[in-house]
Amino acid sequence: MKKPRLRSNCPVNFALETFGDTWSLLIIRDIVFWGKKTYGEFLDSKEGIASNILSSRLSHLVQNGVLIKKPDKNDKRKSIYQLTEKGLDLIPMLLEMSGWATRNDPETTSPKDFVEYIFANREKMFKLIRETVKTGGSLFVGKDCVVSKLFKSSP
Amino acid sequence: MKKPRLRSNCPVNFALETFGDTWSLLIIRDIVFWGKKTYGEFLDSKEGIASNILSSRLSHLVQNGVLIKKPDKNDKRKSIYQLTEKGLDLIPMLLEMSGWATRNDPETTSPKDFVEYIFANREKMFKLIRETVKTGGSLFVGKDCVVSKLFKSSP
DNA sequence: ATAATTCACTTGCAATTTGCAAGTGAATAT
DNA sequence: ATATTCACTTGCAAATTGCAAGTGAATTAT
Repeated sequence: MKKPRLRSNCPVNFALETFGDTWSLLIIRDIVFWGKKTYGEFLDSKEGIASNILSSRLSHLVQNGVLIKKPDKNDKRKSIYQLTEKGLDLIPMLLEMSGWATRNDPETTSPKDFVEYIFANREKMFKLIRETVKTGGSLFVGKDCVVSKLFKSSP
Repeated sequence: MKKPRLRSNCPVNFALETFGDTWSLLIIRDIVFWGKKTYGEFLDSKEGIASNILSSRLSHLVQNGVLIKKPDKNDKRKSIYQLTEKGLDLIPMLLEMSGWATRNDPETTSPKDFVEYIFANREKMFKLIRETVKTGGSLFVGKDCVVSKLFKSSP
């Protein structure tokens, strides 16, 4: 999916060359929204990415500094993929994209009220989401996910 | 570039199916940043899109309600492509993408200070950019472009 | 201890998509 | 009238994608 030559130094083009294929943003979505971390979890995505394509996209994202790959302490067969700072910086764009689609796709499965809540409290929420993902959490899944933090009452 | 079947109803996937190929966002960038409007102008982009691909991307964007195509009053050979409301709604995402790349691409040609100025005055600037593009202007080019409005002194 | 399973990939190949080069026909300029 | 411009289309080669079937190391089950 990547061109050997650099097409231009335009920022939009740089972004497209880094993650502008059909699958990379879905991988990043799986991390941010669903807390996925391993090859097998990404392979399971609803959209059905092929295993060879997943492999090539993951290594491209690692090579471009969006993801880091670390060995899993508990299972030596696995690796953990996480967003770098550069990758975490993509969250606002990913959320804008999701916001746009949530507003414009009549068939969306996206929780409209929650999305609008996020944008209504943009600064605070974006920060919370970034910190959550940075420490291994996600927007929707897991004990310490953003949704839990917001809506579950404190002990 | 579009798949016949819908891969999922996830908002990120919806966005990717609408404009997630290698060229669509460059077309939208050419409109927002550089005020391009016609087939020939898009064909001229620095990245060198092939004429058949441009043709297919333009019709896909029109079909998906991101662009409208109108006849040029002065030259019947030409058509004018413009962003619809749905297309104008993409500006925040495009700007986040540009911001990310401007901060992360060491070789960027993007004006860093101006980009940061935009984000420092986000609400006001996004509104100004949207209104400017909506009325046929652009960020950088043309008498009434955003840059002129900001930095040229009033008469 | 051995065997079966899981996991993260890789390989081979067919099908789709892309990209180049060369048209085409209508509208405008000379 | 003729040439040129404009927005495409067509034909084909090259690259990319996607499916199905491996592969080998690590883990689990027996």
